[in-house]
Amino acid sequence: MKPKRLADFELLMLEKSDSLKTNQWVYQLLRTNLLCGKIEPGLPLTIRGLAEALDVSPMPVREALHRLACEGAVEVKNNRRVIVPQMTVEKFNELCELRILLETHAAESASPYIREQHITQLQEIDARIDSAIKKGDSVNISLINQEFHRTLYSANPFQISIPLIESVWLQLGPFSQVVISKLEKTYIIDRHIEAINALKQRNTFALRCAIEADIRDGIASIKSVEGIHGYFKGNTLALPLA
Amino acid sequence: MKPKRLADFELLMLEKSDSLKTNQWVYQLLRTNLLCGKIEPGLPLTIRGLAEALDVSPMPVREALHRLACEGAVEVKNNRRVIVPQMTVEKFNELCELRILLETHAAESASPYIREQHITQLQEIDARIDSAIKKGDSVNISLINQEFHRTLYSANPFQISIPLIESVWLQLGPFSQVVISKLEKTYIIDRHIEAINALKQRNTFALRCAIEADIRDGIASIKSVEGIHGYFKGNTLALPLA
DNA sequence: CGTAACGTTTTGTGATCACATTATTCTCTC
DNA sequence: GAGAGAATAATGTGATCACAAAACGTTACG
Repeated sequence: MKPKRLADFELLMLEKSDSLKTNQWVYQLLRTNLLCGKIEPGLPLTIRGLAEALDVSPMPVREALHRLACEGAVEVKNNRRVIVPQMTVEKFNELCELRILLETHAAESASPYIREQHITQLQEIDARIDSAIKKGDSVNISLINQEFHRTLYSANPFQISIPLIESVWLQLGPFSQVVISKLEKTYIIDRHIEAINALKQRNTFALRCAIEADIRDGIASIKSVEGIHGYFKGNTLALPLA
Repeated sequence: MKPKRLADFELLMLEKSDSLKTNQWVYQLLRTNLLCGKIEPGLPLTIRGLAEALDVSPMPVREALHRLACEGAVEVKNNRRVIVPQMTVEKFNELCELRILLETHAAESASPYIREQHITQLQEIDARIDSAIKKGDSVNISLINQEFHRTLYSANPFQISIPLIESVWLQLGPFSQVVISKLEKTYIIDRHIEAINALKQRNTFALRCAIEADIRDGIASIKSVEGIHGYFKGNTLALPLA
């Protein structure tokens, strides 16, 4: 089997608004594609290759890749080759624990700052998630779900942990999306409603529980995928058979 | 009072070994100086200014600054000016909570991987800390203390949280060092010994407690500094009176 | 004397080039 | 035919230049 190249993948494009600097546009684009699993784990990324694919000079790509490396979204090997890291069982479990640790804390610390407007905003986002679920659009489910969590935690104007949480998401994203996309149908208990109710009642403990349950549900979905072991590194079925 | 400029500060230099790429050297140098409080919060950093001061081209400085920004060590304002962020009371408390949250978790997850060799290594580091304390060398106390924690957590070969923890350190560092340097003498309970004993006994709970106590001691030291409020942002005494 | 408007300087970003290092391909030898 | 070695191509890094935006200082006006 020939090794896949960058050219074999079609990236989903974001339109570049004029207010956005080129490097930020490239960063957002790569980030989104990674989170959606559009760029497979193990795929080597080159500055010039991406620059050509995106029709920009190598410089903004260089910066975007460095930033993604800093966030753990891509891995710089000793050969200074950049690849999308592959997942191991241990890394996966550790990342899941960190998600729960950081996000329950973030939810709790945001709780006192929640106003009525936040709640309506969260309800609106949750409605969009339901809509995406109906369409079976797993990419948007994931992206809007992140928006829900980010909005909740950001209610605390002094929230420091969001960059840390996003880093964990970036490390889990590519693997999760590749695996989730194999899932025929996913039955979802709406933990977001539980979280919103907890917010309405200002019940911080119930909020923690809802967030933790939401995250654990997601993990359970991933682990329920047939042949999940084959997607971890070090297995003979490390990559989908294509 | 004239605003301080970069030129008014003398950076502590690291010798540049040949194996080290220039950008990594610049990064390490700036990072160390930030952690030591050599670069004051509020100070604006410019690419060209640093490049001249370090006698390198602007390019490696650009990359190093971007990486530091990504880690939260410096802040990129809307004007795309880069400054060392100033501390607020809320940020400080949040960062302290994150330290405890992340580091107790990291210690616990490293615990099962601890071998005899790790313990002797930690003891050796602790001895160096004691030596630095005797000399009253607050910069090295801080740096070697970080080495102790990093070594402990790294015992877990699948440790993911170290970059997250280092990011928190980088955000606490400049402020803490500036404040700590005002402290005449610091009385330290050696929590590291407690941690090492807990490791020997494979007592994970005791380890958590020792690490948490160690961190809380550090926080208490900072809060014990006379006139601590003056060092937070938004106060009339935001910067030392020089 | 204070404030707004103008012109100058500084700064970050993006592009292009040069170079050292690493991959890849080709070729020669056994 | 297979493996080692050399030649070629590709890649990341660092340097320099051009440009637009922002900051700064000066000047003119109220």
